[in-house]
Amino acid sequence: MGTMGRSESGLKKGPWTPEEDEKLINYIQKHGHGSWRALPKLAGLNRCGKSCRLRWTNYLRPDIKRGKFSQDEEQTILNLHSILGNKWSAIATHLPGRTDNEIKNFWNTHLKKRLIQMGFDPMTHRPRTDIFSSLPHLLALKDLIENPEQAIRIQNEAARLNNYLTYILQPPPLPPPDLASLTFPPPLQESFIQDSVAFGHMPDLMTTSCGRGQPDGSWNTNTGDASSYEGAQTWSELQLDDPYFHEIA
DNA sequence: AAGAGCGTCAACCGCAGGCGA
DNA sequence: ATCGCCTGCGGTTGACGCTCT
Repeated sequence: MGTMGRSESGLKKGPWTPEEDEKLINYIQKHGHGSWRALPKLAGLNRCGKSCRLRWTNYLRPDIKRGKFSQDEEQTILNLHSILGNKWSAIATHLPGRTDNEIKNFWNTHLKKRLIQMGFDPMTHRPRTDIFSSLPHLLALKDLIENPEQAIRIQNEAARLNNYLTYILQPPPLPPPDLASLTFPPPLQESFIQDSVAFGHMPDLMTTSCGRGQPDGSWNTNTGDASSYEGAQTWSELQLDDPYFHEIA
């Protein structure tokens, strides 16, 4: 198209320049944003009000926290997503300095992928049980079976998968939270968000995130003793962060 | 060295809801 | 009741940078 970043109305689109940012910041610092629709003209910007609002709320606002999400923040997002679903703005109200857009991006590019790798349905936060989602795991297992040198590993894996399947076939330790009794706002108690037993069925990224656990990337010390997995009730006990789960995903 | 493929994230689009006239 | 305006939200896109081959 020949509009080169301009809309039908001649307004600029696309990435913001430092000069535009400066104009927007200066204007809002002096006058507040007021009507977003009126702002661009008043601030001398050739943008639509919507673009200005987005730029301000997602990037220029002084209280924005930038940089990597902490483990606590990750866990909070995961917990809240399990009750709220894709209500990014609601989730953002519990993460000071984070925007809904940032959280949404972080979810889509990191957390969702990680849950899928771990065999969870990212929408329900429960283990996936459909055959197609298990196919990669099954194919990987077939590979292992065809390789006699890995017999011991297979034996261990069988025990792991047995536990995994046992878990899948069990009801969660606690029923899902009673959504009707949860009102938003007022905000949830932070301790509830991060520690509540209501999230007991969910993976704990504090203990299952990539690269944590065995610092040398080796198998868990339980490796080789299949019986040690018997009776595993929680995700952290199941060691779904084992390199193998990433390997076969 | 180069280009294909992939991941990330800022920004856009369309829609829904709130509100005043 | 309904119309139009405005804002906020969630899904999606596309540019850019990095990695892999």
